[in-house]
Amino acid sequence: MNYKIKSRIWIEADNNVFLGEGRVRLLKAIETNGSLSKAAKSLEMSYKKAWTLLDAVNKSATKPVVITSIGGKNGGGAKLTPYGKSLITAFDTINKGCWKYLDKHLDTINSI
Amino acid sequence: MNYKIKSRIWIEADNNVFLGEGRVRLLKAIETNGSLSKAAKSLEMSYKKAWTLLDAVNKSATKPVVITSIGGKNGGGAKLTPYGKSLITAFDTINKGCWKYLDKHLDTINSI
DNA sequence: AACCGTTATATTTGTCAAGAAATAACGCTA
DNA sequence: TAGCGTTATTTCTTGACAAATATAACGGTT
Repeated sequence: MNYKIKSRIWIEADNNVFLGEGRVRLLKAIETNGSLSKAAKSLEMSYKKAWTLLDAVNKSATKPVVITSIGGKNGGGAKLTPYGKSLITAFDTINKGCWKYLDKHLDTINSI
Repeated sequence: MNYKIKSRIWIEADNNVFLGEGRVRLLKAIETNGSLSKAAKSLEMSYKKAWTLLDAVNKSATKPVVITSIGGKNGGGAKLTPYGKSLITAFDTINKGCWKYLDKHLDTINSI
C-alpha cells in the first residue's frame, strides 16, 4: 500500500486565523454569485456560518476584502475588492506549490 | 501588520489518517519513556487518548511501528521499531522542508 | 406604504467528540 | 498467591461546536 501526504495551510494575522481553504472557497463563491446568501447556498452551508466566516476574514484583514451592502435594487450584495481577488490568487499559488513540494518528497516515506 | 503562513501535514493510508504532528509527538515520547502511560503523562494527555492514537497508528501502518507488552518485570512497556524511528525522522524532515517553502513565499502575501 | 431579497444578529436546540472514571487482563517478582 | 505497574477496554458525563430558528434592519421597487 502507498501512503499519501496531505496538507492544510492557512494565514494568520495577530494570532488569529485570517485565511484558510474554507474561507478561500467562500470568497470564490462570493465572487461568482455576487451575494453572500447565494454563495452559502452554492456551498451547501448555512447563511450564518458563511456570515461568521466572512466576518472573521474582514475583522482580521489589514485592508477590506469584501464589500457588502444592504437593501437596494436587488436587496443588497457582496463583492470582492481587488485586494480580495489578489489574496485568492496568492493563496492558491502557494497552496499548489506546497502540494507539489510534498508530492516530490512522498517517496521518502514510501521507500522506508 | 505582517501575516504568517502556518501549515499542518499528515500522512494518510487508505483514506485514514496515519501520521500527523500529534501522533509523531506521541511516538517521540514513547521512544523517550519506554512506556505508553509515561509518554501520555509527559504530554499531559490522558492514557486513553494516547492509547487511541497509538491504536490508530498501528492499525493503518503497513509494518509494525510500536511493539507493546503487558505484564512482566516492569509491568510492560512500549517500544518503537526501527521502522517507527525512521518514520519520525522522515516526517520531521518533510515537515521542516514544508515550513521552509512557506516562509520563502510569505512575501507573496505581504507584498500585495 | 407594502413588498422583496438581501445583510446582520440573537437565541435556542441538537450533536458529537473529548474527558473522566472504573475495570479487566497480563506476566514477572517476592 | 498476593502485589505491582503496565496495557487494554467499556461506560458515562460533560462541554464545545454546529445547526436550526427567529427577527431586525436596510433601501430600492411597485
